[in-house]
Amino acid sequence: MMLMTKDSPLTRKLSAFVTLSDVDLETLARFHGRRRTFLPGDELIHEGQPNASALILAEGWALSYKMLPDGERQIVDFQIPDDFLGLRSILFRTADHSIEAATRIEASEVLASDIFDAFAHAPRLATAVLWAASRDEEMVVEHLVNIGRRTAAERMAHLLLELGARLMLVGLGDKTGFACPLTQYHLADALGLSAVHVNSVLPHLRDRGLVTLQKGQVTFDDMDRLRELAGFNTAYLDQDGPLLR
Amino acid sequence: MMLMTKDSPLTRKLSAFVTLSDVDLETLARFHGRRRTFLPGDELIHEGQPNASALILAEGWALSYKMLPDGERQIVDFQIPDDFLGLRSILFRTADHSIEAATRIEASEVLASDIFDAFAHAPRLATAVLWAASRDEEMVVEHLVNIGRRTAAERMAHLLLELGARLMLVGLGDKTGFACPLTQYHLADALGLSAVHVNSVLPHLRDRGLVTLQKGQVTFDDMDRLRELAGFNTAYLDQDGPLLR
DNA sequence: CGATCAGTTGAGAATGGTCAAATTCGGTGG
DNA sequence: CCACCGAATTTGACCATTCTCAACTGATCG
Repeated sequence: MMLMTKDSPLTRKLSAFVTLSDVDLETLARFHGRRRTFLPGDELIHEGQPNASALILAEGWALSYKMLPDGERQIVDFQIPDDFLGLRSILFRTADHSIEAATRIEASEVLASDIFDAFAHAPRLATAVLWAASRDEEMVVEHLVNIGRRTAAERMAHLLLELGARLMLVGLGDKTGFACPLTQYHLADALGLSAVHVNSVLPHLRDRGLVTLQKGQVTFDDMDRLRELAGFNTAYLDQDGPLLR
Repeated sequence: MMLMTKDSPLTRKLSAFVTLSDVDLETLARFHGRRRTFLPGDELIHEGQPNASALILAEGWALSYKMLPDGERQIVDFQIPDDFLGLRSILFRTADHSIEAATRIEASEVLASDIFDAFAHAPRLATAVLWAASRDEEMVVEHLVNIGRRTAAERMAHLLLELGARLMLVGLGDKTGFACPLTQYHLADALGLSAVHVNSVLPHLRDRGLVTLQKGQVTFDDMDRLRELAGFNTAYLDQDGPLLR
């Protein structure tokens, strides 16, 4: 157990959306965030699990997914440091999806009671949380568009660009690329493709001089053309600073 | 302009998630919900539009979608009576998607200021709104899984079952079927298919004795087998009554 | 030094797309 | 009531993207 400070991951996350008052910050500071560690492949949250708690990722990558009866998996989103994860699983009685560690993970727990408590005492926090949730939803929507209406190469380009943009926001990547711990199976399950086809699309993108993915490193060889291919627009990721002052 | 009563659509919507106190109800009652009418094809909200307001659908069907640069459209979700629509467009500076009327629509407007105001004075309302948003997100997630990992026939079966289940909750359908104003183009754009293929999949489902869609009427001929085909699980739609008492 | 996992590659098959044309249906105006 | 218009649906031929299956390579790890 450790006491969160004003610089806790949760505070940083929510400050991006709303300017928090001192009361807000004090309420946040009272949250007790138990620090937890997970290993690659560990399940942080299991679909159907009752009373799951939420987490804020401090280090590592996770993936949220759903399984189908026939054993197929659809990855809904990847989580990177500073991401809020499992919010829906505390709002619903049981978790509606699973979350698994892709790498070793450090995360701090956020109890459901803390969230509800914050709502009662610090309304701006409520707005901020709603905001964070809405931004997550927007990312799922963009993912839906990606899978529904783009070709394999375009989907891949879009996913890599999105991950790059998100990682840049938290200082884990730059215009040239980022370290990527995902396997081609992860990419396939996220993009609604087979692993075999992912493997044929990646060399294709590399040969065209657009992106390279090897040895866990994504390199943007020509981001402009890659964006054009993917129809990538960052608008849905822009944080633009707090809206409520 | 009309004053909302305790039986307003918004009140009914939020009561499903949280037991509202008298203060909550009074706050809601102070909302001024301007009643608006739209005709088929009208845009209720346009992607990029600043300061859009939210709406609660009282009558008719709408569809939220995104356009791609090449003119393709991906429908993200359909909205039916009692659905909250455009919540994200009031939280973000500009709307991140468009919403169009599929039929003639009656809706009451919800101003952004009303929402934020409610958060400050009635914390339970904030929780309820967060809840409603999360349930919407869960539907988008299920849609993503549908498109990412199911065949055309399975997708169609799943979509029709979901619409049926949602319409049943608001008394607009029963186990035998429902009235459906959507065209095959709508279905195609929602399912990530071509209209031609939609047209080949529908007779297939009918011939197998599962569902029939004609003349704007969906008839479930064998819901059990249809559910099995679609891998349809209602869990994500269950409201289960208010969680916070 | 097997064993396992990630990545590659190739052949053949299938699902679903595109293009183009015909047909049905619901109005609408004469 | 009927002719006509546009929209929605239906059909067929052909094509492309992506899948499945299967085998093989290479790295990593106990």
